[in-house]
Amino acid sequence: MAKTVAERSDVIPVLAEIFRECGFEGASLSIIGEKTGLGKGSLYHFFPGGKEEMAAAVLNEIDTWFEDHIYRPLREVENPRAAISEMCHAVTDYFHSGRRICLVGAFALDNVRDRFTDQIRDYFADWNSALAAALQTAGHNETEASALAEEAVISIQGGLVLARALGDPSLFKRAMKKAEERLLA
Amino acid sequence: MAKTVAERSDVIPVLAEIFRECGFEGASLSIIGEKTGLGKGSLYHFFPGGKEEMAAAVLNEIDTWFEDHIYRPLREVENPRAAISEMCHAVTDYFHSGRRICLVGAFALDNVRDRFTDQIRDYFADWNSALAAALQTAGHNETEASALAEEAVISIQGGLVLARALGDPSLFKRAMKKAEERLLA
DNA sequence: GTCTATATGGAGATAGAC
DNA sequence: GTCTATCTCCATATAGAC
Repeated sequence: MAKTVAERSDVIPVLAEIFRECGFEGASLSIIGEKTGLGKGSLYHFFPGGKEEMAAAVLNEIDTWFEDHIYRPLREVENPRAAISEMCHAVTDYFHSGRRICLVGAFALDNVRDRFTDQIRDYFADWNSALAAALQTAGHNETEASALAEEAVISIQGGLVLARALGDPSLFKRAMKKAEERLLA
Repeated sequence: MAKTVAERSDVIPVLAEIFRECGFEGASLSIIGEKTGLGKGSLYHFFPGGKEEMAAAVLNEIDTWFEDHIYRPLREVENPRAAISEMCHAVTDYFHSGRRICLVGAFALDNVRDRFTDQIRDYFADWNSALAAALQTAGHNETEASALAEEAVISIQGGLVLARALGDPSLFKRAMKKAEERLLA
């Protein structure tokens, strides 16, 4: 982070990594200051609402990224099977093959859940419904499609939990491969 | 909690619920004092190591419970299919049909992970291996057995994440049912 | 927009009377 | 074994100079 002049938009990805590594409570302003290279003055200039606003901004950025790279392609596609396959690879990359956790999932299990209920719920609801839409386009009926979509998102989240817990990223890759197989079966 | 005399052993389940609800950092000593009915003096009498010792004791108690109610029955059984089915129902009950989260999973995604790495890893490793043992006894080869076991534990954890995130416990029940089907297929 | 200095609160933890 | 009083520290947040 350059000491000279910063923009809000390039602070957010740094914040995202800090929250992923340290959690919401663990991400103290001094750590944030250190890793962004910004003093408290600048941080409160960009985020007058403090840490809560920082986390909300991060969740928003995540939502935008998933909307652009995951959800929309699933909804708007001519070839849904290719889109599903693309999703699996994009997700594997996004989570660094299991070395990076899902911040939204982590927040869901944390007590900060109550402060971000809507953003957390929407993230998973949108993922489920976009994937179900692609599966319906691919020929499944509504019931099958939503069951399959739910299962896949469950496997992704569970895979991230176990990969982190066991210190074994390869577990996440196996989970993604299996999820892809089931979605395309 | 009776104000009169407490025992360490009956404080621990209360602590477990507090950590589940509030997370490690969110569980302040004042909240703990309030919900256990004990002053800091008593708490430090039972847990000289403070919050860290409290959490370690909780993780130990969880480990013992799973060893007794889940892992051992899976390993020692004549009828592995019945044991697997029992596991699914015990797990559903334990997590209150999806209304209760898994503290170990939550810790795995939190920054406290680093303080409890071993206990977290063992919890999932033991679960995987006990379930895989039952599956081998039931006739699967080693590779299949460990893949199926891993998948099931993944679904349980993912199911808990999504159920909490979406505020929909029924999602967890569906995930458990599906996991059971796969294990017994 | 950035910094430093500071206010204020609550955290974890300890001491010692009962 | 329990309590209350107290200590220290670091958290978030603010103020105001540059």
